[in-house]
Amino acid sequence: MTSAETRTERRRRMPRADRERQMMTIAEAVFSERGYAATSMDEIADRVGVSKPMIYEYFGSKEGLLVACIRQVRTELREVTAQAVIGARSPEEALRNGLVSFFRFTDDHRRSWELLLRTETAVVGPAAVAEIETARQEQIQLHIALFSAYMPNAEQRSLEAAAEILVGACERLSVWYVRHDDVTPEEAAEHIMRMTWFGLRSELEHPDDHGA
Amino acid sequence: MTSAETRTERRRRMPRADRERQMMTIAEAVFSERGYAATSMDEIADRVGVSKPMIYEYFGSKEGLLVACIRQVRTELREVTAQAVIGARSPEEALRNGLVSFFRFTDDHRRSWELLLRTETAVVGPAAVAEIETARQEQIQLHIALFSAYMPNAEQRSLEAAAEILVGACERLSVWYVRHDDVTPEEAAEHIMRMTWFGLRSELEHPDDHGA
DNA sequence: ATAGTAGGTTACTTCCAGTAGGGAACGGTA
DNA sequence: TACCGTTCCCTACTGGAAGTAACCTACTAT
Repeated sequence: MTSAETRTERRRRMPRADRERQMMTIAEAVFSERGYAATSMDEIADRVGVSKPMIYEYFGSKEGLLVACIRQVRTELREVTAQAVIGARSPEEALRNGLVSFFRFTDDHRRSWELLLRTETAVVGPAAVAEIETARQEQIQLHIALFSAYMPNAEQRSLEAAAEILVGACERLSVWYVRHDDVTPEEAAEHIMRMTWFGLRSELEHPDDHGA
Repeated sequence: MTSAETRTERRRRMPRADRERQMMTIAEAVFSERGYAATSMDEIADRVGVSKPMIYEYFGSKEGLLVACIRQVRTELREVTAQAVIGARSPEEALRNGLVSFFRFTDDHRRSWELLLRTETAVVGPAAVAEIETARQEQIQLHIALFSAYMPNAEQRSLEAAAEILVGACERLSVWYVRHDDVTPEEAAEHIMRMTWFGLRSELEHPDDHGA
């Protein structure tokens, strides 16, 4: 088992597209488990079973790799939420459907979602920040489209502010949500609805006004 | 001007407390202008006019320096907002006062605030993340205390969720806010009030119900 | 004047992102 | 089958920045 070993253990060549997917999967896992800063490219290369320059060949830089991971999550999230709101019969229903699908998404893709949540802006450089900001903007645009369909008289600025608030609320509640295993996506969505749709005022005035 | 130079240009010794403040001030500026990751300790040392080991002597690590900066902002913010809500005569007033003071704070300490906003979690390591999370928790506790005073029958979990939502909303709206120079703190606070106090529903039903 | 301490420095080590400069397997063509 | 270009892949390096060891110097109190 001297030379046979090296020959049989030889790592297989792989088409670029496959290798890229594999790299992204592993990178996502390692980044979100150990943290971006604490992860070295050598480690990812090791786990992939390939040498470091390959990753640079395909993704250009460490940040490039991160951006690719984020972009994938972002795209999925956009499609899921956009799907969820179509066909709703009222603004309330549209909002609730969107929220439920959002929290379901964070459940189903917990690891990817944490990567996105935890990958904020200071350390990574402009590209990754921009990528996350794009994810938010996509959600914001979705909300604005939603709101303006039902509130055609509202000022543009108010719509923007409302959308930003909603996105911030979701982002933050999702952090709380992943810490509470016994909360369902529907319940999480309901918390947001109570606050942003019915308003805190209604809690004081008639604590059981809204459904469930 | 051979030896005279080195003698007269000699940098002054400074008591530790003063030097620490100076280092933090400069670090805060450099971090927030160039970004944490892109800033080298040598550069900060240069600007301070001191050698790198001094910073390590006082703050232990690059992250330690960052944490010190964040902690200061956090403390100020806590005091400002806590002050703002005392003496309010209704929950609505308390909430609005807190919000206005928050947005005023982001105006007055724009650079520090951006550092805190932009210093999220991926790259920096656990200590800095914890520090920022503490800042959020302080605001969350303040909100919970506020809510529970007026809504004694609500479930603890709902209070928590409401507080998280509010903090997320503020955090996100502050990003939007710093991009819009012509928005006042009062207007920003009002956007949050509309959403979280009156609720979106009220915008649809009677678009001009609430004040201004 | 002098010993002790607080404030300060130079010159290093280590670690990691990123790169130069190849090599080997595969597909097509003759 | 032998050739050739392309795609996939490697070893071995460079450079820069975090962090440290070891030493120095100005001030302070007695």
